Amino acid sequence: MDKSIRSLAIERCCEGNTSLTPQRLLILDTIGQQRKPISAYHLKDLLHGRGKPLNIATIYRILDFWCGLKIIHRLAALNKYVCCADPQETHTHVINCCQKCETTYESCNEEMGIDLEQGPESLGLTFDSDNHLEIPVICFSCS
Amino acid sequence: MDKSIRSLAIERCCEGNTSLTPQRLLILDTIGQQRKPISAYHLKDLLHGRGKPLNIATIYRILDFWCGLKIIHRLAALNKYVCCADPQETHTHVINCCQKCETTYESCNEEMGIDLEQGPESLGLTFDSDNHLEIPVICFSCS
DNA sequence: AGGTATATGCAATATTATTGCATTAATGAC
DNA sequence: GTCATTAATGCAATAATATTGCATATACCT
Repeated sequence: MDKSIRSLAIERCCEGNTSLTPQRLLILDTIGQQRKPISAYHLKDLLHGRGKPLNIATIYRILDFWCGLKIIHRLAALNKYVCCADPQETHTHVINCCQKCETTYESCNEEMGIDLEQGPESLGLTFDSDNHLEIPVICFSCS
Repeated sequence: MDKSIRSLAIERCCEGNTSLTPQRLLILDTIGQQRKPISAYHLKDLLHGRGKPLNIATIYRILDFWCGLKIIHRLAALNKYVCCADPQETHTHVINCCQKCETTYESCNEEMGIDLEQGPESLGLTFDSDNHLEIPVICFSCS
């Protein structure tokens, strides 16, 4: 896994006065090794196979923990989890998810030229910047 | 429920040579009566309470059926279902979902000034137009 | 070291969704 | 109309995803 996300994870833990426990690091590293988003139960099986059997409740709690720190993302469309590609990005994280192979390509609204302020505003709504945006795409390999 | 969506639903059934059965209409009408997206099991309870006990497998099949015809939408972020606000819209359906009250406000990419072609394209991706877009918002009543 | 807060384990359970097969209803040919 | 075929629904079991309460263990602070 990218060294920077690991150190950033550590930083965020310190800032929040929360612990960077072995299990939390294990989950983070394991997700980081994946090439695609992974489900909580698949993660459980994977860890079990590696001799690190974590309880499913613990796994969900740790997934929530990293999601709260914006170190990983939970993809609603898949019920799966993936590392944030750029945790230091301050714009809205945009996760393009291939509908065929489930590979994700993360960017941000600004880079993608997507205006998330005006659109909702014209309807009397406010974009909720606590969240990321998921866009269904077909990737180059699959098209 | 809006009369137009009902008649459009009938049209789409005819076009696809599929049946507009009493149960399918019942589900459609019931979802149409809701002010917010509803879950499959909540729908089941609701119908049971009204003396129309449908089996959960049937409910899921019918939900899939209407989703396939783009008469209703399945919201990934909520695991709930809502009627399409404008089944005749040919652009990408955009569902703004309030993160506090779950009320949805449907529009389309064009009306909202959201370019879904160029952004993904700049990353070598293609927007998958079979899908809708879900945008997390805070609505006027909740902000 | 001891006390407090936090994290994890465990078991049970809730929620969401799917599958195979039996039965019933709709459709088309005659 | 009746029969044959196809499509839809019911039913039961089960899979997949997620949460909760409480007990135990670990981390952190003094």
